[in-house]
Amino acid sequence: MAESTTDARRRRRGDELVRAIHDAVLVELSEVGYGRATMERIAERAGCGKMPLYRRWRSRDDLVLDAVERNLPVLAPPADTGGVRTDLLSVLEHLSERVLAAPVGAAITSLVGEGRRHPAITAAIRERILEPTSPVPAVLRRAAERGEIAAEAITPQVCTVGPSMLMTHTLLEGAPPGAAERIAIVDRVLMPALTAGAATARATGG
Amino acid sequence: MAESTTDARRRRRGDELVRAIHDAVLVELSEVGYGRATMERIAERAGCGKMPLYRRWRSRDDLVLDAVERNLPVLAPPADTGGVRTDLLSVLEHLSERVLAAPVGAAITSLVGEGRRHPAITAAIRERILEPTSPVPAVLRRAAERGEIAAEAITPQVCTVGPSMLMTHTLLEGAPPGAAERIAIVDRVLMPALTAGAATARATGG
DNA sequence: TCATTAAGAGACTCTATCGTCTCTTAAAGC
DNA sequence: GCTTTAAGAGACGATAGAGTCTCTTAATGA
Repeated sequence: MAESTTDARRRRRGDELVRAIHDAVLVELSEVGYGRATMERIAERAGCGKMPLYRRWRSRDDLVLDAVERNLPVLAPPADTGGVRTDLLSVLEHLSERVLAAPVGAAITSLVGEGRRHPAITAAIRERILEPTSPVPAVLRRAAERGEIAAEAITPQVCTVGPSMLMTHTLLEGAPPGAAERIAIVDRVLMPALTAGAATARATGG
Repeated sequence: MAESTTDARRRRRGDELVRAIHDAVLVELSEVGYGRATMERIAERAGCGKMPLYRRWRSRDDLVLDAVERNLPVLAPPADTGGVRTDLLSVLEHLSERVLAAPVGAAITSLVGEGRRHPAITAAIRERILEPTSPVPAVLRRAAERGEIAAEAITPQVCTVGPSMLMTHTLLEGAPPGAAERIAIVDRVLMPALTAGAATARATGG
């Protein structure tokens, strides 16, 4: 592209350049998908040559994995809002608007179908968004300590169902769910599952 | 792969050839993903030249879409097992073992991240697996007619949560959930959501 | 200030795939 | 059996991207 103005020949290094490359990877992933992402376009998008890429990463896979991992936010347990319902809404809002709606979210939706070919990528998504280290079990444990729900109500299914529905909605509708949909998920699915412990035990047959 | 019968230079036409090509597309999708699928390899896998492909489909996208649509099973409402719980288990079993675990399921998981680039593909998946035309609302309506659940308990969230969890499990774990996991989904998530209508109404403030 | 490092740019060779085209000959229809 | 259609095979030039390499020079640090 045309070397535009005065500081057009500014030359970045180190972390600044790495961040620009990571950002370029996320954009490339969301625009053309994992399968079609190329080193050449990533370099062009980052405004650098191909050498800085090959110097730092052995392959496209390494680069993509690194870019996604560095951009996956670590989800700290959210502020205690005083009740499990509002805690859960807060978690789902954060996941929808700060993760899935962010550039890294578009990248994730492009990568999530590559599981069988690139287990490391989906492992990172799984461990950092859906696994027990996620914020959902954290707010549920807090609620159990308060006596708001029964500790036995905290099952893997209840922990994953929220993020799962956000992910599916994002994949199939093209965007994460809005506030109304998140409220419906909490009130019609999560809260019943958390408060129907006794009935569930009966249905399961003990 | 050597064609089955003695005559290796057997030459297929029409529907038989189309089916072989469609099958090759599904295998190609599951092995290299949508972005990397090529006409050349599809032709090779189908054991034919490239001309039959270009003669029938304008582009790779047309071919892929056609192959997926023709292989997406139409999900008829399952046999009435007499109770909503077993009906739901039957539906989830069918989705897991006849759809997601089949070749078309591997193709679907490879395509589901292409939503923003190829809306027609995810639209087909959405409409034929997750939408209200799916078997879940059918068994729920049947249960409501029997008086087993309240009609108001049939919400979009309750209808989609089952398939959503199957899909997420398949994407992140590499295979659809087994029987134990499906039972847990029904007993810990679906049944509570269906039987906690009154509590839900209170929580929603409606 | 000066030496060292590595960025920006892009040339280069290879390979994969594209979409078109041709040739021969099975398969299907009359 | 003869004609028509299209399948199997693969050649073809064009293009895109891979990964390596070179050249110049901006940024950095002693």
